[in-house]
Parts: sequence; C-alpha cells; structure tokens
Amino acid sequence: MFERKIPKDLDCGMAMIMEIIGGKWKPCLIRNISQGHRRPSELQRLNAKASRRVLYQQLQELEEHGIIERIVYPVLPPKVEYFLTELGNSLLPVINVMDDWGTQYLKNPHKRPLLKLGA
Amino acid sequence: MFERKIPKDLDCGMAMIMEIIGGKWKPCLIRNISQGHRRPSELQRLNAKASRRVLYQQLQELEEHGIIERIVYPVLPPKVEYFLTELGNSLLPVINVMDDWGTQYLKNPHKRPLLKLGA
DNA sequence: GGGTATAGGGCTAATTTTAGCCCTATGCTA
DNA sequence: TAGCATAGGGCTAAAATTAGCCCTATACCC
Repeated sequence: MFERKIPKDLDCGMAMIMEIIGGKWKPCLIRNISQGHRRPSELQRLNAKASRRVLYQQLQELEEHGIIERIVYPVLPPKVEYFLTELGNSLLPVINVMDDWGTQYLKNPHKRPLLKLGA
Repeated sequence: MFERKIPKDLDCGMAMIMEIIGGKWKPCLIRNISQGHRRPSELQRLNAKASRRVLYQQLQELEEHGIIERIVYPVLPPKVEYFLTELGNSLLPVINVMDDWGTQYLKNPHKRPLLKLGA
C-alpha cells in the first residue's frame, strides 16, 4: 500500500479529527451521504472534480474510522450503499460549525488580507 | 516559491476553513498563542517535533489569513510576538468543538474499528 | 575568540497525498 | 456484437506538504 515513514501521533483530539475529516474530499462525502446520496456512482457525479480512485480511497478510510457503513447488495450489476453511522452523525454538527465559520470568512473579504490562491 | 498546478477552489466554507487550519501544526500554533505563548522561540519549544522552518511557514500563512498578528519589536536581539486577531479568536470555539469531538473519539476505542497508524 | 540566544530567508530533499491510467466481472440495451 | 453501467483493485506518476540543512545579523557571557 504505502509505508509510512513518519509515524502519526494522534495525541490530541485535534489531530484525531483531522485524521478523520482531513482528506480533500472527506467532508464533502460525509455531507453528501448525510443528504441521502448513498451510492458510489452518485458520489462520483457530485464530486466530478475528484478522481474516482481517490473517492473510493477516502470512502474506505471513512469506513475504517467508523464514520460510514458500507452495505453491499448481492445483485448484478453490483449495488452498494453508504450510510452514516451513529458516530458519523455525531460529526455533522462539528462539520457545520466549521462550514459556518468558513462561510462567514468568505463573506468578509475585508478581514481577509491576502489570499494567495495560486494558479 | 512554489507554483501550484491544480488551483484551489475555496468554493465552500469547509474548504475555506480547511485551507486556514489544515496545516499540520496550525491548530497547535493557534492554541499555543491563545494560551499566551507568543514568541517564536516559545512556539518552537512547545512543538519540538516540528521543524523550525515549517513552524515559521505556517505562522506566516496564519498571518496572511488574518488569524494572527505579528508584532516586531525593534530591539536586539530581535523580539517578535504573535497575537490572535479578533478573527483568530473567533476560531477558538470552532477548534474546541473539533478537539472535543476528537477527544471523545479517542476515548471510545470500541467505536474505532481499525486504525492503521502506520510505523 | 567561541559559545549562547534572538528571528528568519533560500534552497533542496523526503514524505505524504491525490490523480490517472489500466484491469476485473456481469447484465442490460441498441 | 458493441457500448453502457455497476463497483472496485493494482500500479505509477504528479502534486503538495513537510522537513532539514545552509545562510544572515547583533549582543550578551566566559
């Protein structure tokens, strides 16, 4: 897979939650799923800018962290659905607080001295 | 400096706040400063595992985003202090919510199926 | 003079994260 | 038969982040 050289130390809560929601697409995925978009293909469509590969990887990690649950229906063509676990649901308020703050920030350019967004 | 190939799109609040606090040491720095540790050398001591270089970089970014303010005292040897801006202060509750959630997660291993921490 | 400490920039390398292609398999429709 | 959709793994490359060294300058102490 990939051999990590520098060990992660999830010493504080902050590091822990960053480990969980820190991926580039994870917050989006959590949101999408919470809004009823459960199937992988749907999530791909909603996050068209993300490579399919990465979405699956991040979904896997969310699953490993116990944030989402993956249900496989034994049908053909395959059908899979993701659901937020109870733990995942408990994350929603946190994400909302973060998003609210970020949205406020975006609305107040005067408080935003210089943003080098590159490219 | 570094030429970004893939443009960042800070389309939603979530992306925005991640841009601001997403650095490896940024939440720590914000906390440290909020707790009265203002001088660069102090921050280095508190985050001994981080390279000095990276700390400075992240401090710069926090400053550019308007989260902290840098005061230079014209003395020798040089003296610099960082302070949270009003905006930076408004970030503290958000960070606390995140940290609380993460701390809870750390306390409940049964809700934590498999953690591949590597190394 | 040689050591400390102060605060940082320049530059490159190591590490980690994302992205992009290939491949599997089945059943449907045109 | 060809093409689409379904859901993913394998592998490698690109991009981004973080780390690690070098350097500057001044004033103190021994």
